[in-house]
Amino acid sequence: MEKRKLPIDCETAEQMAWAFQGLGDATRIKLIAVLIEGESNVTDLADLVGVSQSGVSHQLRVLRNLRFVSTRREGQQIFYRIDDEHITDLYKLAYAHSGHQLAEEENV
Amino acid sequence: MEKRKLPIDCETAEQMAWAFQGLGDATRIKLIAVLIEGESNVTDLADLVGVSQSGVSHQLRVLRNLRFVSTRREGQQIFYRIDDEHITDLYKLAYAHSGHQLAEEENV
DNA sequence: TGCATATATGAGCAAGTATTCATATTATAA
DNA sequence: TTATAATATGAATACTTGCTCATATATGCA
Repeated sequence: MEKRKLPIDCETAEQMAWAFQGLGDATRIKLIAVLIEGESNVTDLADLVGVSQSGVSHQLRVLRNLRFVSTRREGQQIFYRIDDEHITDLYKLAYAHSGHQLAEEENV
Repeated sequence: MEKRKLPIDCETAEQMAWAFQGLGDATRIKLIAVLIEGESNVTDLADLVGVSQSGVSHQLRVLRNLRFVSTRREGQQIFYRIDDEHITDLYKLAYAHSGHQLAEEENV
């Protein structure tokens, strides 16, 4: 009986868990969905995803801290944009898997 | 000025968030990492990921409820295996991307 | 039957999360 | 300066989560 070994180290597992957790909220998924189509300011994001300005700002901070998004100031407005194409990849893969075909199909 | 529309519906956003949340814990990531290499019983999983039998069992229930894994009984043991190749895809994509800028959380 | 092994479950809890409200900060304009 | 708009932050709250301990359920064997 050979002994199996954990095929991932703890640190990597935690990093991956953080990334997935960052995507693990419907409001943040919506924010990312909007931002994948192009940058947007906070007020527009709040309108689009349907939560308060404060709520969106808090969630954007989460995405910022995870470096999923970055910002640019233009006058009084702050424009957010995706800053990690890995996140776009994960989003698109999950979106494709949720019954929305974007990618090539597979045979099951 | 054209009005942007939320490019995802709420239900899909919630579904995706659930899936990501299911992957949003280091213990569950480790369980999936093991199971991707092949089925395993609960005791072995507990040993490998380093939490108590009870803790693993609780987490396996989470994965079961999400239909990420399924089970097979063999005598007194229950063998778990991945039952959703989409999860394998997401795991592998994130794993391939890890080691990058998955930044610390909570900085300012 | 009785006992050991394997797994699941429930309670309890410490810690974390998402939201809103109120307020602070920053920039622009009058 | 004062007022207004856009964004960020802190506190409070209700809710969730992951873990351990103790126990329950299920299987196998003497």
